Amino acid sequence: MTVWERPARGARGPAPERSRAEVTAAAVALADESGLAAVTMRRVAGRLGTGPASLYRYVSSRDELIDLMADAMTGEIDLTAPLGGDPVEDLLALASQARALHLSHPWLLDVPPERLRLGPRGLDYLERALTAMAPAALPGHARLETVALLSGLAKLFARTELQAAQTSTERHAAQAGYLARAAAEGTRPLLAAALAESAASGLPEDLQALFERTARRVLAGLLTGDQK
Amino acid sequence: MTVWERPARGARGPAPERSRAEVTAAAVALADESGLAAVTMRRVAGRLGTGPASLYRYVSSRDELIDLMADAMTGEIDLTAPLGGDPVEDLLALASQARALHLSHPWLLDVPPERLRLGPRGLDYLERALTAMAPAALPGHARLETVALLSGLAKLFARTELQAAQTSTERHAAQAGYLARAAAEGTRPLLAAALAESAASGLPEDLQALFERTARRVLAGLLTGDQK
DNA sequence: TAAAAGCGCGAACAGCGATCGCAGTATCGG
DNA sequence: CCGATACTGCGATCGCTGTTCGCGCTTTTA
Repeated sequence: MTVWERPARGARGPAPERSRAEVTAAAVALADESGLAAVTMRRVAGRLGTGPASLYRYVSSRDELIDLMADAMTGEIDLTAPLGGDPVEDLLALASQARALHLSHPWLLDVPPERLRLGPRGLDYLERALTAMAPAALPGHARLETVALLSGLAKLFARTELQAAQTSTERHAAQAGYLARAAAEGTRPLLAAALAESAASGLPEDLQALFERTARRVLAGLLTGDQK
Repeated sequence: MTVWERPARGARGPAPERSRAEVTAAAVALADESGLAAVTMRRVAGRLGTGPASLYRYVSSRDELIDLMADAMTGEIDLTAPLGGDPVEDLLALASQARALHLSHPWLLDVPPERLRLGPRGLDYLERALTAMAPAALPGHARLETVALLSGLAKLFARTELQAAQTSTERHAAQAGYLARAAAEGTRPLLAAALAESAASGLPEDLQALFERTARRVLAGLLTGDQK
């Protein structure tokens, strides 16, 4: 049984001293401060002033806690703004919010996407995307795939953006060094050229704008072509 | 210093009893059989008939071992076939291979893509993609982003395909049940419709074909439009 | 009012990645 | 040719992880 259907508390015993929301909030705070790896049962419990074992009254595993965290973040996306009617633009607005969400909570990128982990807020997000897509003539599965693709795109851009932004950790510096040395080696001339050109132009433009332009093109391609 | 530049063995002492390639092969075999989580230092060592501590002579951390594994798999991609000259088709051929690779080694999807982890074979792959893209008129950073996007697309399709294929684990069944119940609830009508339609049509078509069609459209959109 | 169920949580377990230090061995500098 | 040096294999061990068990207590049910 999933967290979403399991009742928050039993009918019999004393009232729980905390709530799932509180536990989730503590975990999210921890992740915002120190990354997803810092979200250990012990640390979350410590922040709540209790022992690790107590958390298992609220959550059946760490994975489930992460599900709660992710769904809580999805809930931060605004689904109330009126739709314009153009599927491309409406979907783009949604995807931009998703990208912004990942930028402000980078640990979301570390949540393994393995088996789909949709909670109620995730489903609302999905429904909203389907609503925006309603005017387009597409088979059902294509609609779902479009949403998945768009989410992937938002994550991808958020990831590259965060990579560029972060002042280099130990590891990152080593990797960059190797990349530079490998490019300068002579083989792989096109890679060297692309890196050089990329470095020369710096961060040439607004990344949000770049994301929007790319997403618009991708969406246009996906929504217009009925077949072929 | 990265694995790729660190010498495989010191100049002084006795010859190592194993090689990086052997260690990597053992780890890959383990991952193929039982998933990435089964790749623990102890288990890899066990398979090699040695102790966990010995592995650290070949690899400085588990993460590094995973880097080796991923790059070894990338090396399985054939980069020797002649290019046709059409960037879209040539890139598509490359991406199809990447997708197939993820299908035959599903644990690749569990490798966290966090900080870029390109080894020599990964760089060769990248160079090949840039070669295929050479005819297109694009700024350097756009070329790199296109490759990243294409890789993400291949992973995305591989993931959904594997999800559909796997006979439900405990967790997967629970999730599916919740999804069905949440859709049947009345709110979220479009989600219900999309799921129903999707279930009705089963797996309607060749997923490879679907991937190719989608990738072609995305690539066409990315490579042709110079600006706007 | 007795039974049943739920709660908080101290203690403990198995498994993990990684480190330390030592005995043995191959190479280098003189 | 011979220390000195640097490297290898690896048993023992550390600190940390997610998770379980069981007990005392509290609340609800019958």
